[in-house]
Amino acid sequence: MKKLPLSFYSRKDVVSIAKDLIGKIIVTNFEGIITSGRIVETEAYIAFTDKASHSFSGKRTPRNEHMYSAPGTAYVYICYGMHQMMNIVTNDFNIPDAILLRAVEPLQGIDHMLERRGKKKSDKTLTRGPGKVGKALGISKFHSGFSLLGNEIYLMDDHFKISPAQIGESPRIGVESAGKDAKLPYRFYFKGNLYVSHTRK
DNA sequence: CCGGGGATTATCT
DNA sequence: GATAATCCCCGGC
Repeated sequence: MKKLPLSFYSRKDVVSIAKDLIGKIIVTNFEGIITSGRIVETEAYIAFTDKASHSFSGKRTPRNEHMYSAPGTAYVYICYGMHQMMNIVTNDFNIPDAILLRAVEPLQGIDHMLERRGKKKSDKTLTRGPGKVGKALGISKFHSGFSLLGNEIYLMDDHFKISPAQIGESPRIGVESAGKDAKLPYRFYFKGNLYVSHTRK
């Protein structure tokens, strides 16, 4: 069980990294409250050329500033005015590749996740979808720019094994306006897992 | 389970 | 002023 090192995030192929993240663990430790989950769904967003990315054509604003940070940085933005979307920045400084965390399977701190989500019982809706992941893990825009090599948000490898055949791929969700880039197969998921979103597609 | 529609506001034009 | 990498609730089946 060890923290993913900088060398995991600094690779150049964000699509491969998104796939490699399936089965890894994300942990948050905020004010002594530890929650964690196994990553079961991700989406890759490619720097500059990907119309679905906030950094398309080099766009750089206060909102997406942290996409241009070091690999292994969190980029968190607000969607639809209320949902906190957690992304993992990869590649290198000033190359805004990022990976959206779309779903996790709860592991540690389920009681705290339930409280943050305003739910009484744990079921598949606890962490199925990017907004729910952010809320359950207590991640908000405040954490954008945090290093994933630190002790508040980080990823772990517990040597959980997933074979290539257990990883599905599909076009990304909710990016219809990206034209032909909306059809690229940059979404990855753990086949058969209860927490994967949009199982009909 | 499935589809429709409203919620709700930061962000950029 | 329009849009948005979504979620929840409701009704129907």
